[in-house]
Amino acid sequence: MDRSTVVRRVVRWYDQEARDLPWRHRDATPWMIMVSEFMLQQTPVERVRGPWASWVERWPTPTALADAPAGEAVRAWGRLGYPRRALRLHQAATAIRDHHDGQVPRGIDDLLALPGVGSYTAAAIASFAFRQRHLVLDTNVRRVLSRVAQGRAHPDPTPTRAERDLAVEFLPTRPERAARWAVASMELGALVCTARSPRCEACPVTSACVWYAEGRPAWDGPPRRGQGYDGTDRQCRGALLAVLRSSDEPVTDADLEAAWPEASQRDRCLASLVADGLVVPAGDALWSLPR
DNA sequence: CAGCCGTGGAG
DNA sequence: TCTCCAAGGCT
Repeated sequence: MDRSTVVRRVVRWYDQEARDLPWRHRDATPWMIMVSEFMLQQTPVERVRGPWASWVERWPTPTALADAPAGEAVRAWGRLGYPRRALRLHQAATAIRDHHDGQVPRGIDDLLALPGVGSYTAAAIASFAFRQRHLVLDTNVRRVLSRVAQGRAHPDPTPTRAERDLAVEFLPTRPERAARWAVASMELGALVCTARSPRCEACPVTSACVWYAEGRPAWDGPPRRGQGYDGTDRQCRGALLAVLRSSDEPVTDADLEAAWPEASQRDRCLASLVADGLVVPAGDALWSLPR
């Protein structure tokens, strides 16, 4: 089975099985799509729905967000995780307001220059919002291709040149078709060709899948790095920032001590939050979200 | 560039 | 319970 057949089958599958996600609606603006892409970085779809709806209602344009205090963006981020994304989204909105006439830029290089926009997110915005032809290589697409074309259960930790070359072979020539393939292959990875328990019986391309043909061999590459969380600085930062988010006024050192008793780690994490711009000093032993 | 950066749900 | 991992980006 050739690549164009794989593309055709996956796109047809998508037309029937795609989830109804608000940022995919016809009236979704590039900004709404951009917000969804920031929130979806390392965060599951079902957890993004609610915050996304609130966010785009409150800040329907990049300028609306840019005109708000950065701390409000951090507060509205809630418990989505990786709150630096909220800050970068605010910074990106500011850049769009100041340098792009308030409109999300169409050019891939302009997109890449925005804070928090890397190769994946730039390609995703250009593809989903502006229907351009780009390689949208997220973890889902990488897994689909590693199985279908390489017979491997998982892709390597970071994309290689060879992997990109392979992915380009699947990318249709016509931009609209390429955009459909991008979203469809991502959806297949999210719903069927999943990391944990793939549903091969529901897959439209098992007959083209090397991994399936070889009996779904287990991952034999380098051990996948676990993350760990308890007691880490990430947990500490999260606990401190949660205190900040829950208060409309500056919080005290005592408030932070209550949230994380261990002093040296608390101090280190508070300093890192300040360095990141997520927290700012607000007077003697007082701390607040940024203005 | 390997390590870091949150959080919560599923198996 | 514990492990895995979810539309990455940055340094």
